[in-house]
Amino acid sequence: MPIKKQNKPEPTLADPATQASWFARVREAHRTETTEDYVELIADLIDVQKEARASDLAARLGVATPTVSKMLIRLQEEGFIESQPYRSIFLTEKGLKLAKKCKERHQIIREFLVRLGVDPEIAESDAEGIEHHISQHTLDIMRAFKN
Amino acid sequence: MPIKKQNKPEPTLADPATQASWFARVREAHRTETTEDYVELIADLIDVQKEARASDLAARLGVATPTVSKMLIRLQEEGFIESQPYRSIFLTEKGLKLAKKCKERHQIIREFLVRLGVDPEIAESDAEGIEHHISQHTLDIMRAFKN
DNA sequence: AATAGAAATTAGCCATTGCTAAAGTTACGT
DNA sequence: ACGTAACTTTAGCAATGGCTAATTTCTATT
Repeated sequence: MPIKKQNKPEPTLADPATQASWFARVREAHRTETTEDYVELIADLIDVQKEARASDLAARLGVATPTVSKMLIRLQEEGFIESQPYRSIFLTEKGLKLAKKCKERHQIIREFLVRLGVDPEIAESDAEGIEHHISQHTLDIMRAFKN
Repeated sequence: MPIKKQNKPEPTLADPATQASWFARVREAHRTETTEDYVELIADLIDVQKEARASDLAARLGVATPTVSKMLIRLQEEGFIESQPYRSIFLTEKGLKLAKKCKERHQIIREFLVRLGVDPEIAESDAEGIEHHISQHTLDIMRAFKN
């Protein structure tokens, strides 16, 4: 029973398939965000500490080291990192490229929120959550936003 | 080999425990967002169609009906919904309260993005992803944002 | 150079949230 | 009222990303 228009302020629901596509996009983002978080963090650690080790990743991600070990295997299989067992971690070209993209996106969002008036610490925390769910279109608008 | 200071304009990393707390918050959001998505959608369906059925939820979430069945058991155990087997779904007081909160938050974000200049369809899609990751503080600022 | 401690990996577990196939239940049309 | 179609549930499986305990490897100190 599709209703064209209503006088009541009821929000007419979107088309089911359209709505499903939104949720599918969120689920897709969930599959990629672990990769992005790891790669971004590895890049930061290499920048600042010259080296990224599994224990640093574990401490900063708030997970146990075996969780990191397992994930690093996956990242290596997918070609984002290279590492020898028991040695520190390096980004491949592919990993570097992804890290760069993620860091830029992260920074755009954080700075946008701060310009909007959000407390910098909260902006940082919020950015961590939302960065994987922002479209390029919205990101472009955030980048250009002034005052 | 920890290095004390550098002259390069490297962004100094946050404290590991602080950073870990950001990621922990994101993981916590992931645990709650399924609940929120279901409850919000059930509320919308009841508003517009007078009734929320599992097959509608499945179509609109883009998942198979057994996935919905299983989740509804959890939501019932957690006191968000009530339903008899093979019948439609009702929200409890607790579920209604959560749905109200989520719908308001969703709307604030969507309308904020639109005021910012984001295309309404993209705003809707982005809002679906980020609504579970926005702090109350940022939400307050978005609500107050004009032009 | 030996060894103790730190770090990384392996093994094996659990919870969540997807799925398909099959079985059960409801409801509708003739 | 009965049979079929639509809907829901059950059963069982897979992938992801957590964990602890135990083992292996590296490293640094003496």
